[in-house]
Amino acid sequence: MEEFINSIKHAFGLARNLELELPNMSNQPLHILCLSIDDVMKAFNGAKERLLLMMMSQQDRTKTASSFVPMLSTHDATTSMLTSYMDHMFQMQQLSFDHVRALHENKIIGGVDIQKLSYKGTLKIGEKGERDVECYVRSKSEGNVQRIEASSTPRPRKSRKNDSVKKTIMVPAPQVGNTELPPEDGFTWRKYGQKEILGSMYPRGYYRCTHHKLYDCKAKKLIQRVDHNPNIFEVTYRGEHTCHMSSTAPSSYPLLVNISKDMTQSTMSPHLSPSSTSIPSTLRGGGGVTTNSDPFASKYDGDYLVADLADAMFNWGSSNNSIEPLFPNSNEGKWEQTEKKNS
DNA sequence: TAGATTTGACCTGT
DNA sequence: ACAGGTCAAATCTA
Repeated sequence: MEEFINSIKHAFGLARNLELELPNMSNQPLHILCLSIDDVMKAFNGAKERLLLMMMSQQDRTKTASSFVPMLSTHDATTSMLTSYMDHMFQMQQLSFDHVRALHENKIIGGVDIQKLSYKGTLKIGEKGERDVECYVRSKSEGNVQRIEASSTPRPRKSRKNDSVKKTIMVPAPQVGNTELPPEDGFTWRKYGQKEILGSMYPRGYYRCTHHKLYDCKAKKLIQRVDHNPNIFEVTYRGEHTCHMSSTAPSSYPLLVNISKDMTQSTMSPHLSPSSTSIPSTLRGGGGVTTNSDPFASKYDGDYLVADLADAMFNWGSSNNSIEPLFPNSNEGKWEQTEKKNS
């Protein structure tokens, strides 16, 4: 284990050095950057190989020594957690490298907002797929309930079979600022649903690319807190972003480095919404947009990802191998579980 | 007013 | 039949 800790520390050290050099990268030859990236990736690969060897040796031991099972199962959980983090690290590195590449190819210097394009028009009943049910709506101006006869034509059916690439990563939640915010990844997403998932403590949020209408972008993502550690989000990506392929697209690459500048949207929890207490749930709509009073107070300021994960890993190495110390500074009191629906 | 979220109902795959 | 994914009206906020 000590060998692994040392190798992962070495890898994080290289990654930190690379991060520190990022502001100067646009002035340096590209092959220098490539070499640095190679070094970091080799270091992480080496650490991961050690981890895999540890996992394999643990599996061997479980076959022969049943008395070690309780200890090993805890260890396995921790080790698999660590593997998830390693995968996340690789992904974050790749995104950061994409950003550096963008700096070079597009001459973009950080601080560029991903432009939000607008589209007009709202959907009306019957405009897109009518339902074979009676619809009750409340008039916004008069406040009374109105019944609308809907057509018996069912909503057009489309196959939900999705063969697109699906990728799941673990992402740490912000530790300061608005911890209710889902993890940012540089793209702009619009929430289109939320579901309670059987056997899970936390609801799953469904997001699609903001530009899905304008550019027919198929990218979607699902976000859910991990049951045993609400400080971690499980993020599943589906489909690929096609919005950036358009010549009028808002951005070619997600801009991670200055991501905090884009964090103006936040989610309003149902229990915090004033309207949720005054309107019957059967008639309630919802929503709204709130703005951070200080968007720069977010934990996403600066390059928190590598640094914080490195700290978490170091603390893990010096702890009792339990999962909790991965985020020793987390403010767990800020987390609130969404109420379960009755249905 | 536009664009965002909320949330119950509907759709679809297993 | 059930669980999970999506739709869309209502509503909120800048």
